[in-house]
Amino acid sequence: MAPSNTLGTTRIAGDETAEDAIVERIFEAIIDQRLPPGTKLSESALCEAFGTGRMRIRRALLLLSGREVVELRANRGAFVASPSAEEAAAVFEARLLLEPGIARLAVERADDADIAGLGRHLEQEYDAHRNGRRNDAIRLSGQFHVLLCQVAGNDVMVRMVKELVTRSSLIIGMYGGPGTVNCRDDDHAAIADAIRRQDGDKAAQMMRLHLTHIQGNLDLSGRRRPAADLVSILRH
Amino acid sequence: MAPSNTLGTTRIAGDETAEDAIVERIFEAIIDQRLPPGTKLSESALCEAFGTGRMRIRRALLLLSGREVVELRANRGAFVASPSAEEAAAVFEARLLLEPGIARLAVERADDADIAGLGRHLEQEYDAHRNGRRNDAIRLSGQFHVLLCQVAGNDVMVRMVKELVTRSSLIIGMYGGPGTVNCRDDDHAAIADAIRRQDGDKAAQMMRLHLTHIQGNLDLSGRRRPAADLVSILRH
DNA sequence: CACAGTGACATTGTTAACAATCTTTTCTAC
DNA sequence: GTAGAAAAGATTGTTAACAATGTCACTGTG
Repeated sequence: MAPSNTLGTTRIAGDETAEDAIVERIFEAIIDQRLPPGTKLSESALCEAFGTGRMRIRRALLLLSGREVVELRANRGAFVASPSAEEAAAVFEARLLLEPGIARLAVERADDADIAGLGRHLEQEYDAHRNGRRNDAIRLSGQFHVLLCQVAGNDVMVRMVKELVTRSSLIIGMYGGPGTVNCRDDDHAAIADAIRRQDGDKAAQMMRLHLTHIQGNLDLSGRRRPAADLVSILRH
Repeated sequence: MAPSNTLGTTRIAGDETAEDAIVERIFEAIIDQRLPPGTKLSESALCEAFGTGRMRIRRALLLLSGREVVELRANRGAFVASPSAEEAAAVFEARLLLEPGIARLAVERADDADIAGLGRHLEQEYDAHRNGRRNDAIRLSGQFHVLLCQVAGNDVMVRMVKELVTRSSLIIGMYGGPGTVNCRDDDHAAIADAIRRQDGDKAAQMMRLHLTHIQGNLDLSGRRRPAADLVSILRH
C-alpha cells in the first residue's frame, strides 16, 4: 500500500534528510491545491506544523524557492509562488516540449511491471475521482506524469517534470476554472493504452493533446484563491 | 562589453541577493571546468574567496545542491558533483529531448536583434577559441545553448538548460577526452545559420546532431581530474 | 471622518558561541 | 618498521540570543 511518500524522490530510505521530507510535504500540499498561490508560509507556523526548529524550515524554504515553487521576499518571508501569465505560458510550453518525448521514451522502455504499475495507478486515480476524494484525485493526476518519467527511466526528467507539475497546479489554481482538475482521467487512460500497445507516436500525440486540453482550460485573468490556514493543512 | 555576469539570471540588477551572485560564480567556474568534479568546497575557503560569512556560503551551497551541481555529504561538507554514467546518459537524453525543440522555437521567435546577438556571440566564441583562451571558449560554448533559450523567450527553459549545460560540463570533465571542449564551434555556427534562414527543421536537426557529437566523445570509464586549489580559482 | 504619525508587537535576518563529527597526527605495542 | 589506538586539531552542524525590518493598532490633528 504505502499511501504516503507519493511523488517521493528516487532515493534510498535512510538517506533522506528531515528538510527533504518537509520539502516533499509542501510540494504535495501545493500539488493537490491545499496551498493556494500567495499563501504566506510563516516560519513559526511551519515550525509548529512539522515540529522542528527554525533552521530546518528555513533550509526547506530555500530549497523550495530554488524550485520556483516558493517566493522569498526579503524581510517579508516566504509565500507560495503566484506564477504570472507569462510564466504559466512558459511552463506549459516546456511541458509540451518535454512530455510527448517522455511518453515515447516510456513506450520504448516499459516492461510488464511498468505496464501493470500504470494500470494500478489509473485504477487509483479513477477510484479517487469516483469517490469524490478530490485531493487524492488531483495528486494522483499529477503523479501520473511523474510515473511516466520513471517508466522512461530518466531521473533528470523526473525532477524536471515534478517541478513542472507542481507549478502547473499553481497555475491551474490561479487561472483555471473553479472545478478544473489537473488532468482528465480519460486522457491518462488513452496515454497508458498507447504505451501498452507500444505505439510511441500515439502516446506522444495523446500527451500533446492532453497538455493542450489542460492549457485550453486556463483563462489568464489573474484571479486568486483565498489563503487557508497553514497549521491545519500541514498537520500530520 | 560587460564580460562578466555571463549566463546571468534574467533578473533586475538591484534585486540580486549576495548568495545568488555566489551561486552564479560557482556555476560559471564549473561550466568552464575550473572546478572539476569531486572538488571539495570547504566553507572556510569559500568564505575567504568571496569575503563573506559562513551563512551566505551555506545558503549558496544548499541552492547549488538543489540544482544537482553540488553534493552535500552529512558532516563531510560540499563537493562538486561527480555524475555517474547513468546520470550522464540521463542528462544528454534530456537535452536531446529539449534542445532541438528549443532551436525550433528560437527560429519562430527570433527577431533581427536576436540574430545579431547570435552573430556577435559566435564571433566571441570564435575569437576565444582562436586566441587560445580556453576557459572563455568553454564558457561561451555553454552559453550559446542558454542564449538560444533566451531567444526562444522561455525562462523556464533557460533555467533547465542552464542546469543541464553545467552538469554537461561536469560530465565532459569526467568522461570526455583530455582536449574535449563543450561544443564544436562549427556546429553552433550551423545552428545559428539555420535560425537566420528561418529553417526550423534544420535548426532542430543540427542541434540533435550537435548533441550527438558531444555525446559521442564520451567514453564512460570513470576517470577523474585532480582537484585544484579553491581560493586561487574563485578569487576575484 | 479621514489621514498621517507614532509606538508596540511580531516576524524575519544575522551573528557568534557551542556541540558533534570527521581527519590527521602521534604514540605505543608488537 | 608497521599497525592499531588515542588524542589533538579542523570542519561541519545546531542552537539561541540579538538586530533589523515590517506590520498593525492607536492617537492626535486637520
